[in-house]
Amino acid sequence: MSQKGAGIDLDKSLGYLLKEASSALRTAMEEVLRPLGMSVTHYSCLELLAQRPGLSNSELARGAFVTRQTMNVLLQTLEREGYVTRPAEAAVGKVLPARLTPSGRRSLEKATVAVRSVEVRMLAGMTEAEQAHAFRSLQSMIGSLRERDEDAS
Amino acid sequence: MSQKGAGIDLDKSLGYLLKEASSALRTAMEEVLRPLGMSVTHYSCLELLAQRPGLSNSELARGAFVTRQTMNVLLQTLEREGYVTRPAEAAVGKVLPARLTPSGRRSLEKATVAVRSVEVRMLAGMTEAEQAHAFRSLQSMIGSLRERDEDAS
DNA sequence: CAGCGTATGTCAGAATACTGACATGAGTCA
DNA sequence: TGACTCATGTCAGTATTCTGACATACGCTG
Repeated sequence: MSQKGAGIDLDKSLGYLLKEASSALRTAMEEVLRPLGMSVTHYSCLELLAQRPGLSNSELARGAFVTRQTMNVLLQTLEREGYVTRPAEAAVGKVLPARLTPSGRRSLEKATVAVRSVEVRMLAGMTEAEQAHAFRSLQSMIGSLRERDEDAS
Repeated sequence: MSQKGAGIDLDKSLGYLLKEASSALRTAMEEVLRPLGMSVTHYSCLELLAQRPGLSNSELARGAFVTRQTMNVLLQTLEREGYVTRPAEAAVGKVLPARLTPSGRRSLEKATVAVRSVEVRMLAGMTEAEQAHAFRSLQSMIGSLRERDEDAS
């Protein structure tokens, strides 16, 4: 912070760079997913379900970083198109565990290949050690940002 | 990549973590900017103009990672509310250089303090060296992601 | 048991950002 | 000069996501 009242120097701000990186990643993902007729949120939902079958709408929303309302309309679409199934009524409480259909699994496979290629490209030029370091740094930032939120609630 | 066809392990994916960090940062910024009646994009625009007066609509859009159409409606709002001024017609070409008004500068000052506190909180627990390392890693990722885009165009 | 706080699924409306399209001006090149 | 390409500002329509609100279901605590 060498400047007094000149605001935040965007060229040196980690926050700005984080936003820039995230934007570049999202754009790159959109590019490879578009030919498959799939959006990033769309893909995120399927990938989450593949790894943790039975996740509820709200849990999927948190995992994809959208509101549960947004995830709900997406799930309804995916359900209508036959990629996902949910029981008609909850076995316990209101939670409706969602699962991939075989069709959904097939659709996801192609998308995963595409997304993996983007991630590989993103990490090109970084050593394993650098990647591990970046991983820890991002985790540290996330943890620090969330500490205060919990206090507030 | 130790797994065969099980998709991308979200718990170990730098891409997922990047999205998570960016989401946490955006949420934290929204929290501190809301009391000031300002959105993140709103703030980004003002901050960009403070540091690089005379930026055009399209340049601002690129700097804030939105389309120029989106930035255009935002600029029209900011202009109507007296935070920004643009000449009625272009001196050369179609480019209309935008500038902050004194009112816009005052509004930005408060927002900058709030946003800076978020960035400070995010970096708490990281040494200068770690921050520098993270900075280089993010720059590397951005560069790698963009290389291919340029080839495609 | 009754009350309270919390979490969920869902509907509806508002805000936000995007894609598509058009006209205009600058630069390049034959 | 004329044709072509590219970038810009802007309008319109669409899509996506969010905020607000409600009913319901669980767990805890007195």
